Formats: sequence, structure tokens, C-alpha cells
Amino acid sequence: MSAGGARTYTITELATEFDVTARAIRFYEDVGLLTPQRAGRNRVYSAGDRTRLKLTLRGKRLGLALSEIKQLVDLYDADNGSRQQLEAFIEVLAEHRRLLERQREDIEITLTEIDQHEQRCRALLAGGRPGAGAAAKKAPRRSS
Amino acid sequence: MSAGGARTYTITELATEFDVTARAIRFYEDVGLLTPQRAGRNRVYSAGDRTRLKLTLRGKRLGLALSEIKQLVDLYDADNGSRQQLEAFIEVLAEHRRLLERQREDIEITLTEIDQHEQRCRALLAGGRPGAGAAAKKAPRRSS
DNA sequence: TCCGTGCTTTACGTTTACGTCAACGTCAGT
DNA sequence: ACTGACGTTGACGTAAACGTAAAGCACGGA
Repeated sequence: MSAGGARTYTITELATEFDVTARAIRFYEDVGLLTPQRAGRNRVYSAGDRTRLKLTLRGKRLGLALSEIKQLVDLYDADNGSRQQLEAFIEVLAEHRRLLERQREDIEITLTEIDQHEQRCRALLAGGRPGAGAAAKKAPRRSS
Repeated sequence: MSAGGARTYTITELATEFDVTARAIRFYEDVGLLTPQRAGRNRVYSAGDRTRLKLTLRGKRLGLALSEIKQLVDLYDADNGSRQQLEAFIEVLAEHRRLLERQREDIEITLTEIDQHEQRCRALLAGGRPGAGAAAKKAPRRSS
């Protein structure tokens, strides 16, 4: 009996939940990333819209352009199609994976560098005299 | 006796090595990320400059803005200073680490999603009839 | 001496991703 | 009827990160 009790969202609800401005969300709609329903003039977002927004923001955090995000999300949404299209899609997936793996590598490298910096910092804090002043110039060699 | 045989680079050498334009490299200098020597008018890049460029590009791949990269590189370069500064620097490091860990999380999530997409694709390719046409609409449910 | 190649500066153009008004609709509450 | 609160559509502004000429120096080789 329950006639469509699907939860919906207003634009400000989504904005506050994901900590973006309503302007940004409308902009994502302009770009084609979101296509909410309307109640009169007002936008009504479904759970699917919410998911697409979440994917969009995740893509942004990974440094993707909105156009790239749209390509990916569109592809992922419509992965039906002919054999040719499927094979092409798999290629796109592989490319995306390569990109992500390179990023992960960059992250690992940077994380270990951060560790090194922190260790040197803590060493300075431990061994240094309590007063102020410039620490010993220990030839800040940096590799790679 | 070898009087400073340190290897140096021209701008186009660095450009081709890292696959960026010379324009970009000059721009990074405008922003303050690089400060090469000069031979007359021409720029001469040291190994240190090369490293800073490499760090810059790595930051870019992680989606950082040039201003943020500059802040980080500058901090990392000059981690001497008073106790106060050292402690502040450690805080910055922690923040940067949090950011990177969130990105890594995003990457892991996306990678598993890619795997799922690929599996469905391969299943379609294996089970589908060789002709063209739209595949079965299997309710493309998406979680998270 | 002229030519091509590589590097330089200056300067305006472009794309992306929104920010920031401005002006208006609409509905609940008083 | 008036007031906010929330939402809407333009439309213009802007910061970032280069792209793209345009015009010139400097030097080695034919």
C-alpha cells in the first residue's frame, strides 16, 4: 500500500550534509551531473541524486574536473550496450584504475616523507635547548 | 679539485623530462615555486630545482593548488625555527596526513567500484549473445 | 651575412568552478 | 496584510593555471 515513501531532499539539506553551497549544487546540475525532479519551481533530490552528488564530490577530492566526473558517472550509469561499447568501457576502467594507482603511489611516497619530517622535528624538539633560535643546519638532504 | 661539477638543466630539458610545457615551468617560477639561477638571460636549473619541480607535479596530481603546494614545500624546506614553530609545523604535517589518508580512502572505494563494474562487464561479455543490442536491465543498484 | 634554433619577456585570451549580487515567488506564522 | 525563511532564475565577477601569439636577443653553422 505504501505509495512511494521514497525519501527526498531539499537543496539546502544536501548542501549542509556535504558541506557545499547550494550554488555549487545548482552548478553541478548545469553541467549535467544532477537532474533532480521539481515540485513547482523547487528542486527535489532523490536518493540517486544524493549518490551522484557524493560521487561527484569524491571525484573532486581526487582532483578530477567536473567534465571528467560526468564522463565517468555517465559511463558507469549506462554500462549496457554492444560488445564494442563494453570493451571500450573496460578500457576506460583500466585507464581510470591506472590513474588511481599512480595517485595512491604518490600518496604513499608523500606519507613517508611526512613521517621523516616529523621525526626530524621531534628529534629537534627533544634535543634542542628550551630557548628560541635557529636550529642546527643539518644539511636538509632530500632524495627522490 | 673538481670545481662545482653539479649537473644543471635547461628549461626544455626539464619540460621534456616531466612532460610539461616550458610555459608551465616559468609560471611556477612566477608563483615562487622555483628560483633558478641565470646564465645571462637564460634559466639554469639545479638538482634542487628539479626536485622542487617534481614535488610540485606530484602535488598537482594529488589535486593540490599551487598556493598550497608552495606553502608545503616552503615549510618542508625550512623546518628549522623555534619550539613554537616546530610544534605548529607538526600540526601542519598531521593535517596534511589526514588529507592524504582521506584521499587514499576515496581511492580504495573507487577502485573496488571499478572492480565491480568490470566484473559485470565481463559477465555481460561472456553470457551475452554475440550480436549487438541493449543488455538486460538488471537494476543497476549502487550502494554507499 | 643570413638562417635557424633555443630561450627570453610582455601581454592578452581562455577554461573551470564557482561567488556574489539582484530581483522575484511562495508559504508558514503572527 | 506583513514579515521572514527558503528557494528560484539570470547575470556579471573572479581566481587559478596556464595557452598563445608577438617580438626580440644570442649564438653556431653554411
